[in-house]
Amino acid sequence: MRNNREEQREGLKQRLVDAAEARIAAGGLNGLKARDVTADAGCALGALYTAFEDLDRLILQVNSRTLARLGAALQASVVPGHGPRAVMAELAQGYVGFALQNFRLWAALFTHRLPEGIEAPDWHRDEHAVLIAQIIAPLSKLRPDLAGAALRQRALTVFAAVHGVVMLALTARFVATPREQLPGEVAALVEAMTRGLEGRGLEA
Amino acid sequence: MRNNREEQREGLKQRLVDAAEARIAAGGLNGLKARDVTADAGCALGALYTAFEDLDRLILQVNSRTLARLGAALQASVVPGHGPRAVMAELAQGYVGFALQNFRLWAALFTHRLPEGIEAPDWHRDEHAVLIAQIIAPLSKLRPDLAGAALRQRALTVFAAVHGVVMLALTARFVATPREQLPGEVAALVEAMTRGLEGRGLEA
DNA sequence: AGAAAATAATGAACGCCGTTCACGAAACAA
DNA sequence: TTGTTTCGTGAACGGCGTTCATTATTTTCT
Repeated sequence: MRNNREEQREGLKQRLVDAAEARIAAGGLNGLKARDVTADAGCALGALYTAFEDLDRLILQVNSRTLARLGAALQASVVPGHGPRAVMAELAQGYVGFALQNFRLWAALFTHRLPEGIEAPDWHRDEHAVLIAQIIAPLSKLRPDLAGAALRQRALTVFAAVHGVVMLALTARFVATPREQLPGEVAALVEAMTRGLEGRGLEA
Repeated sequence: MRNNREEQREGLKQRLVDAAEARIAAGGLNGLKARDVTADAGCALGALYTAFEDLDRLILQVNSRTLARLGAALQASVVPGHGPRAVMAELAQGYVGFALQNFRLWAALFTHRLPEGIEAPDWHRDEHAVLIAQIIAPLSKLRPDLAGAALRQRALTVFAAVHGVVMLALTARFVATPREQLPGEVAALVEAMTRGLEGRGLEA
């Protein structure tokens, strides 16, 4: 016997995630169709629903991959030995670069919505930690008064601010920041934010 | 003759926008169905397509209304005579308040996407100016070196930063800011940003 | 006013899409 | 091998946005 069931099953899942990733990268989340991915993966339409609960769960797998790559990109963007404000700036630019170079997959992270009332599984929720993990250390240096949950919360706010600028620039239907100005605007925001954070507490 | 064509037509459009607005407010953008709105508006399914080009154009009308209300809410949130940093804080809190109290309609402003390649009409694009209109004056006081397009661009970045924090808190599927902490986090962000902006240039 | 022309409302039908399901094939257990 | 269980198949289902031949209504013309 050459193939046990487990291997076949994993192989199919793999091909489906590969195909879905390629489809999203090429045509965005809205361009992802069950009939297309299954055709690309070389299986019947119904096979998708033996491998995953539904199309949303397949997208979750793609987003999982993207988050892992994003985490690696952020890690690679910080220069060891630099001060907290420099690290913040590097992380922000790393984020901008990733979003620009992986636009549709990155956008899928934030535009995908599960049906109302259905929550993402815990293992996937936890993967989003990479978005703020690298921010915590430099932020802690800028704001030594923060720790634990409060520090993590503020790191999320810092991320959200940068993310908002990138998101609006790349997906807005109205007056948007031109792409070539995006790195500069993000830099200005991070500079202002970190400068404001740094000064805080000195005179109070 | 009691009804000319124009009046009938406007009446129908009005009822359709009303119905769509109510549906979105109740069930979100994804809960908006052509058959539901037309039933609510008391017309046949096909009538929607005599009044509007398609469902997207109807949503545009709803978003147009929401933007007008948002603009009014922002205007009402600034206290005359306050300094630039206070005004910025008031605008941000006004934005948070509007988003919380009009959650689904506010979310529709940013989650609605036209089919790939199709752009929103200019009149609707221009309506988004209310998002940054009030920011320009206080920002200009904090950064007298900025003017014209550069000033408007930076105002957009400031808005986007605040918006990002609100958006992620209210719509994220992962670790999100609890609603009761949202005003505080936004306040902290604005304080840091404005502090950083204010200090800028003094030592350079 | 009445007839003809223009326009709008109707709702059944179309095509697309996610999902399901009865069936046949394949892999395991004996 | 034979029986059993599990999986892959693709036609069919139900819901959706949109279209279109038809009907009803309003305007225009005489």
